[in-house]
Order: sequence, then structure tokens, then C-alpha cells
Amino acid sequence: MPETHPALGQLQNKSLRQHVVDVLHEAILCGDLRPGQPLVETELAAQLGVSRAPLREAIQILNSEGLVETIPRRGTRVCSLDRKDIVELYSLRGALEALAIACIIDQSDPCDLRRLDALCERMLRAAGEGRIRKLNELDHSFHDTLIAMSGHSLLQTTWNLVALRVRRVMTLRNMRNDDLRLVAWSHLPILDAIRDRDSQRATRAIQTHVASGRDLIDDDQAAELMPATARGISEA
Amino acid sequence: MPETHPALGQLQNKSLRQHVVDVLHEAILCGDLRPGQPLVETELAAQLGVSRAPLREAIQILNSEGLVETIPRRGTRVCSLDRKDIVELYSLRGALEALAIACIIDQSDPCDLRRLDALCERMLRAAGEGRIRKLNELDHSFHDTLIAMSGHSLLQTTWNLVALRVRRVMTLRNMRNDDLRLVAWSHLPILDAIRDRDSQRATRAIQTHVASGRDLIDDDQAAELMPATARGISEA
DNA sequence: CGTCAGTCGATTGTCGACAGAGAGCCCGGC
DNA sequence: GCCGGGCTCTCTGTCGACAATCGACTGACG
Repeated sequence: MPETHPALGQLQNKSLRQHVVDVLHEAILCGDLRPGQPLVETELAAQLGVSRAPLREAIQILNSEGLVETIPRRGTRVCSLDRKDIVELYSLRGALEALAIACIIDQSDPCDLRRLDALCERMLRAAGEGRIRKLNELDHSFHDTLIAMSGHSLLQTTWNLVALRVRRVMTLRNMRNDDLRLVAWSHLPILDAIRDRDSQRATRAIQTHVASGRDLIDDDQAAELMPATARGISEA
Repeated sequence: MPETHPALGQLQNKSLRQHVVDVLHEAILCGDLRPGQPLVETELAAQLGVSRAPLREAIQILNSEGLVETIPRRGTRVCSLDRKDIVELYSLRGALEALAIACIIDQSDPCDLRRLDALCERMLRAAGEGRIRKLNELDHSFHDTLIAMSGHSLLQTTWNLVALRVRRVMTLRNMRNDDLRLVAWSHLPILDAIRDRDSQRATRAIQTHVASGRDLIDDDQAAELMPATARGISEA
């Protein structure tokens, strides 16, 4: 059944499970699947044109990633995020990035910061032009690169989990233009500290940076990530 | 089919998937399943008295936990750990515990350290009596409690993943008696620093503690966690 | 003798169907 | 009118079977 679903017809060498994971990632991260929304297996499977077996395996993965939560014999729903979750997310993120920076600084050979420099430059430009989407993308690249440069594979794995949630939070962030410039600029002290191999200062810089990102999300925006029922909105 | 396998006959309200996860956890952590050992679905399913569906779902979870690795269309095998993996594991562990301590210290109400005190005391006793098994168990409890006290649920989730691997590494650690006392004693500075609400000192203490634990594992022991083929041992 | 194509067996990936558990609804009793 | 019991119906959990793929073995050809 290669032609069961048009979106699945591209690469047959990827397993259906992986396809489903990718599709659900996209749907959850971009907000097509709202927080709290139940995932009914039969329904979803039919919609994606796959059977329930690979779908269920995909759901196990989503569960491990913390994007959905399953109550035994009750069903699966998209996780909602309250303000506490976001605070926790950003504090963990800070710790992970601090570790990455420590690894980078500890590396014997002076690391090549040109890629990060370039990303910063492009971020500043994107911010100047008010291109929020592009700025976000570059922002993610910057931090992904930072983690990758640490050469710490377990950290990379852990980061991937955290980054998924961060991306999810980011999708709702609607910044003003002066915020944009602030975000772009705030990466520079991190790079400077790494260049000087000043671990203490780099850690403080990343913590400040992460905290500033976190604080751009106010309660109203956080509420967007909560199920409608918890916001006093009746279902359609 | 409640009587397909005797070991599964206890609690019927747990899903077979969860049962399989638990059994495989135990088998991998205690070393019954050796690193590099392939997990053949048909074989395992028959052995556990379940069908392949819940087994495969369980394997997805084990994959997310990093205990096994699956090569598409090739099969699943128990992950092996080389020295680099262990170093990475302990450095990440240090970062997570440091974050936990920071959370604990930041809490407004002076935290109740009696549980940790008690665990320390019992550790010292167990070390004095040379009860390695007991000491390890208490050691785990200490660090689990530390994480739990942070009240940081995302950190807790992340820790659970890391703790699984730590336990796995621990199973092979064969310490001398003077090492035992060292391990037990090395928890005390952490507690002291928390008591004094000295975040800097607490961080240093936990880093030192974790590093000392890591260094108790030498290359020969690390080799135990690698597949036999990588150690130049021909399969039976 | 080495190499390559064809075949075969083993194992994974996927499917459709059945059984059981909960939730909600309806009806009867108090 | 309110509450409890039973029914139904949806959905999850599980199973056995089929299909596709990969590796290894075999045999023929250069």
C-alpha cells in the first residue's frame, strides 16, 4: 500500500513509524494539534493512511519525548504546558547549554567560532529587517550548533528532547521589533566569553540569555499552550 | 491469555508493554542481557509469552531511553558503553544534579535535609560493614531524593533517563572497601553546602563527588560494557 | 581462483480483527 | 426528583498472519 496517503509517497525507505513521528512532530510543533487535544488511534491511523501498529509505536516515541501523554486505557492527548513547565524548560535548557559551553572551552584545540559568528551576524540582519521567522530559525541553529560543537553525544541526545519543547514554546512567541534586536544582540556576550575561554562568564552569559528568552513569554502567551478547557473556553 | 507466562501472572492491570519494559530494564541493568546482544523479536516475544506488538512498543521505549539501539530492518541490540560514554554520562549527571541543588537552595522555605542526612548516615554504616549492594542502593536513593527535592518535574524526567544508565554502569563497579568509605563520605560536603545555601560550593561539591564516582571505573571495567566482539573475544 | 548474480532463510515492518475496559446514557427504583 | 445499576458503544490493548527486506549461501562464469 504505497499510495494510501499522498504525503507518505515520497521516501519508501523510511518506516511508516518514522513518517508518523515526523508528521506528528510537525503538527504539534506548529500548533495544528492543540494542547490537550486527544489523539484517537483509529481516527489518526485512517487519516494518515496507516494501520494502528506503526501509529502506536510512534505514539510511544512521542510519549518518551514528552510531547503527548497517555493515560492507560483512556487515551493519548497532546501535552499542555503551563507557566511552571516553561520555567522548568528554560532552566534545564540553561544548564545543558552551560555544560556544552564548558565542554567547548575545555577542548584542547581552539575551537572554530566562525559558524557561530556568522549565525550571529545573520541574526542581527534578520532582526533589523523584522523577519521574526528567520530570526527564530537562526536562533535555533545557533543553539543547536553550540550543542553540536561540544562533541558530547549524550548531551546532544538530551538537548534534542529539550529543543523539541523549546520549539513548541517558540511557535507562540510574538515579539515586538525591539525585542528582536535584543534577542539577536544577547548572543554576543556568550561568544565573547567562549572566545576568552572564560567559563564562569560564559555560564552567566548563557543563563542571562536563556532567562531573557523565557521572560519574553508572558502569561497570556503561556495560556495558549494550555488546553482550552483549562482556559475556561467551551469546546466547539 | 493471562496464563501464558508465569512471571506475568501477578498484576493484570499493568499493560503487557509496561511489563516487557520492566523485565527488559531489569535484564539490561543487572547484566542478564549483555551489551551488544541482539534482541530478536520473535524469540523474545515467545520467551515472554506475549505477541510482538507490545514487545515492539516496549522496544521503542527502550530505544528512547538509550538502552538499546535499533538499526532499521536489521534489528535491535543492547547498547554498549565505551569510556567516552561513561565520561559523558557523568558530566551530564553533574550538570543535572547541580541544577537540582540550585533549585533546592533557591526554594524560599528552608528545605528539610533530614532525609538526606539519614541516607548519609545509613551509607556510612553500610560502607563500614562492607555492604556494597546496600551502599549502592542508598547512593541511588540519595541522588534520586536530591532530584526529587528540587521540585523540578522536567529535571526529574531527564534524570530518570540518566539514572537508568548510571545504574547500568554501577552494576559492574567492583570497589575496594576503602573506596566504599570514600563514596559514603563524599556526600557530606554536598549536604553541608546546601545547608549553608552556598550554591557555588554545592556545585563544586557535586561535581567533585560525581567525578570521584566516575574515576572509580577503570578501563577494564568499562570494557565489560562493550560487546564481546569489540574486546577481541570470539562468540561461543 | 576470484567474483558476481540468483536464491533461500530469517527477521522486521505492517495489517486487519478480536477482546476487554471505561465512559456515558438510559431506565427503573426509592 | 435524585440516585444506582445495567447496558451500550467507543476506544485501547493484544494477537496472529502476511509481505518486504536484508544477509548469507550457492553456483556459475570470467
